Amino acid sequence: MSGSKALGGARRRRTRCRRCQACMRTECGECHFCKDMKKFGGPGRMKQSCLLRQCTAPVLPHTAVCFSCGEAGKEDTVDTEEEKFSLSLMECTICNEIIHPSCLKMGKAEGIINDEIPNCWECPKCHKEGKTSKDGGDGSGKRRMDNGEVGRWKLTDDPPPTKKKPPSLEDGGRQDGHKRKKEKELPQDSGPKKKMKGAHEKRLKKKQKPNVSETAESNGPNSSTGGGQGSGGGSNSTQSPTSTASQDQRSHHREKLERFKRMCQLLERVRESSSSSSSSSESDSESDSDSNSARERNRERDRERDRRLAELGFSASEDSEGSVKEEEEEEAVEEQVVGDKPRRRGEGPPRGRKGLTTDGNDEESVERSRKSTPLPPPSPLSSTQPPPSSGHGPSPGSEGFSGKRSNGSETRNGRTRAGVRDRETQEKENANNSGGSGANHRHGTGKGNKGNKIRSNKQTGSQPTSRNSSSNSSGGMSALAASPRSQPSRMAPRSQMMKRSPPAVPSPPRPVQMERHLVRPPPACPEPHCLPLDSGSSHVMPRDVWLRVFQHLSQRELCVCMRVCRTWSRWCCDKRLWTQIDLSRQRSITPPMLSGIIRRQPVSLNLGYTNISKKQLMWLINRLQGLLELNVSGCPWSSVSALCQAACPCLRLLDLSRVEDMKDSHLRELLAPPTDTRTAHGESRGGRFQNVTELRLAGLDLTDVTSRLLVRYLPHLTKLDLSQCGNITDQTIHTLTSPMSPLKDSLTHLNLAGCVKVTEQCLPLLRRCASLQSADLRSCTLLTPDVCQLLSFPCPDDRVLLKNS
DNA sequence: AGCAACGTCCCG
DNA sequence: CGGGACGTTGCT
Repeated sequence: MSGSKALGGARRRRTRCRRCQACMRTECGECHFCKDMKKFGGPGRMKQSCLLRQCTAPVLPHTAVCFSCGEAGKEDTVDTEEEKFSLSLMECTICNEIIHPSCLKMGKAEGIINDEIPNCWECPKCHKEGKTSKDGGDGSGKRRMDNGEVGRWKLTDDPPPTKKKPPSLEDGGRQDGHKRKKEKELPQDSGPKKKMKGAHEKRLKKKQKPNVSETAESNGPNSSTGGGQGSGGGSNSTQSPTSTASQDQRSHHREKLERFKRMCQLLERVRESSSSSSSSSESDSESDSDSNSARERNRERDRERDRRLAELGFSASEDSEGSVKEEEEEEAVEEQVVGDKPRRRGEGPPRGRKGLTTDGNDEESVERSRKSTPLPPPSPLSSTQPPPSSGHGPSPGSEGFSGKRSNGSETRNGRTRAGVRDRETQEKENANNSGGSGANHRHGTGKGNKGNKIRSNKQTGSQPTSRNSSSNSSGGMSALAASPRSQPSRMAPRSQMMKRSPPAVPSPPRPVQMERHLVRPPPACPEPHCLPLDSGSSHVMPRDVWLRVFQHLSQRELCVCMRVCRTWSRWCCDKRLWTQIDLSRQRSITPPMLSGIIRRQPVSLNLGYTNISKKQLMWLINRLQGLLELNVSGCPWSSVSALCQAACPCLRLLDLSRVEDMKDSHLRELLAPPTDTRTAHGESRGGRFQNVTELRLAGLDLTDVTSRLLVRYLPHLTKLDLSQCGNITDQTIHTLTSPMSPLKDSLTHLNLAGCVKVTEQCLPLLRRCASLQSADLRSCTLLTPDVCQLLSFPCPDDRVLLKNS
């Protein structure tokens, strides 16, 4: 900081780019840092970004201005790379000065650009004065290898475990790493990486980057690490013997660089970005991919995957895993496309689905994009790519698109890459949706669509119900990729039921995890009507025919089909194929499942005997405004109570059978109209479920009080199941069939089976029900068979009286 | 646009 | 751990 202060005074901290894969993610909620966050229930003391969201290409803040002319970066105003470079702000890793290369008197050519971090270089001045970064050079070699791992991850990862990953890194240096802080003093051995606190660090701050540059002799090529040192382990420490404070610092910076680098390698590819004399980052990084790094990468990838799976909650379930993986892969592909510019495409190989062709990619992006609300028109970028998608594809589509929110800020950020800008522009357009990258909570909160929840995207894709095995089968499909187009998105608006809590307030019960989950609404563009084949022609069977075929498949089978290709995936998502979704008895309801449900907008949803949480249910219900049937039987009241704050105007059937711990008071809470503003969703007068015609309360510990609630709040009830409600007496029947009860005319089916307190007295009462067609009185021990016989209804033929046995 | 309040998280 | 820079949103 000193450095910066010296310059401009204010500290110039870098901020996340919001475009890299990491930035586009949502907090995992599980890492050390997430757990510390207040929104995840932590104390908020660590104030660190989620491990999965650590930006790989931090950019200068929007407020950064040229030290010389005081203006911001202006690369946007020109077209050529050369000019862009001259007008963009560059931060020197040595003196920290931020300046327009064009504002330098000395030739900017002298500067050594660091490709790995946007707008970062060793300014000509410093370079000339011999302050080469390399000083740290040595450091360079040292760098990361020590852990052999990725710096960044490592660093962060460590914490969780405890403090560090002790063993590995240090060996050479010795481990004090963990305590790094304490000994700020000891320059010498302090672990290369972390510590540095040693004195002067400040000025050095960023220097490290140098490694990249050729300056760093050894490392030059692969800065990363080490290659040189070889394997890793702790090499650096070794060299550090002499290390002085400065060196430490350096190493620190270097470390940072390393982090970025690795991240780049792993998550994205390093951007080639322009210019730069020095190194070619990309090549470099790639190059280094010697076996070591390659291995590392793989490892990372695997880890990442595991992490994600875990997040998604899939890890546990058997087959689901496959699907998730696939999703991930897709995501990866998309991200590449999105996130960075085209360049990547070529290489993408490792991760994405193999088969994808360019089209495939596009499509992917499209797919992704659909999630966000109605997308704006294509847009600039799109030109090349398939229309719809491309437009947003990039940004929005990607999960992160959330990131783009804001204001002009983007402009600046984008500077590094031209292409990006367009994207950003779009993003802005889409801004609505974007909640903002997870940065602010607010977004998080309710607005479904908006929120951006990155991770959700991926999940979205996955289908809820399904849990099929095959993992990435996809391969071939890619060929099929078609131009997507799809249907309207509907969910946007809803969702907010959870109002955003007033800022300062201790935030009421805001959904924590789920709220951050972004669900891609159904594609905004029409679905393809035909199935493109590799040959370029279309399959003879058009969509309608395929849909007819799909209608004969089970949901599980549909899930399998969804893996076939993009087109099928979309077709199989047709709401008509998913009018009913049954997740009953699923061990756990995972975010991907929820997303999948939302995307399919079922008319009937069975969540019976699941462990769905209150937040999940609330989140879900508020995004299923068209739901007609809901089954939450066997779920705990603590979860079902979410319905007390929900609005289900269309709901016709509600199954609350055997809801754990549910009592009369709960039912009142559920049926009564919202009394306070918070829940008021419009339906105040008639009760929250006033349009429900079928209610199942089987097996609940309800009393006759319930009947009054039903009469009062469910005037249109036609089918009522009170079976196994041991405390129900004739009083209930009396209430339901009283002259004042609207139910006496509406009820057509009444189930009192197992209501052991019901007596023969109820029979005449039942006769008061003008429309009653059947009454199930089986297992009503106080009733005798003959009594049942006596019961007669106006239209005997239709009536059925079951009496038991 | 400018400001205040608040959330995020870089950087010491 | 936490100061405080930076970003976003809601108001005016």
